[in-house]
Amino acid sequence: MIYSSELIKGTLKTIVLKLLADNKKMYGYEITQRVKELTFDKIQITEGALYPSLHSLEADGLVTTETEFIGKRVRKYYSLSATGKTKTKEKVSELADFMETMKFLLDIKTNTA
Amino acid sequence: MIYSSELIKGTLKTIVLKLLADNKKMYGYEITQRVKELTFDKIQITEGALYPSLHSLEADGLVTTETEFIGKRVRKYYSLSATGKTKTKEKVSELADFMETMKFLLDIKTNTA
DNA sequence: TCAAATACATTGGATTCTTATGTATATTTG
DNA sequence: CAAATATACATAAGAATCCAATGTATTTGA
Repeated sequence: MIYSSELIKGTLKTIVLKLLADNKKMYGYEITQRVKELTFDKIQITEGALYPSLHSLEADGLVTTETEFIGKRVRKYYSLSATGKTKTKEKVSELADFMETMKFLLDIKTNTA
Repeated sequence: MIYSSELIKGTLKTIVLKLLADNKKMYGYEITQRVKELTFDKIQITEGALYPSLHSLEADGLVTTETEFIGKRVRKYYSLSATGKTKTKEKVSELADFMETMKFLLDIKTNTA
């Protein structure tokens, strides 16, 4: 089962930011694979969604980039800026709050972690 | 605090369907007020978002409508069709699953209900 | 060797929401 | 009683965000 794509909307950037917060630096392809793996294939980030999203995070100054060459192939690493770290905490806690509200609204019982 | 609008995207129809499942029949304005009240003003559904959404649910055969007159004013009630009831269960459980996945992904601990 | 995987990126189109506007009736308050 | 606010529907233009498709190129593994 793969979630219908509407659900991803609005959470993609938060997912990416959180991953970067946990991993210091990651490159695009790595992010897609990590998410796929962590969610047991239920969330599959497409490249058409990810790259524009990363570029927009960079344009907003939330992430910085450094390019590396692996053989002849380019690899572009993304890291959180100071602003990005603050923003990540904000977005993660907003999403947590939103999920609590939705749980109440839909009367969903979540499992205890 | 009001959630940033990206978060609502993709969940609006599920919210509406769930409310209709619990309340048999509701009209548009009532839905906006109920959601506002249930979420302590944190989710405010705009009319520009709600009405097109309701119309699309009707076009897809998930809801049926009946018009009533309260004095001279029109009131349009929405109810779930049989298909709508099935679809509601699917969407609510998909959203519940998605929220579990997001909780894991973001390492968010939700409170026990 | 040749398919699959790795790795970047962009473009066109669909969907979905916001903001603004429009119309009209009903109720509350100064 | 006039004016503001609330009730109640609706649409249209524009922004944002994502998907599918496409493109380029290198590397790995069967």
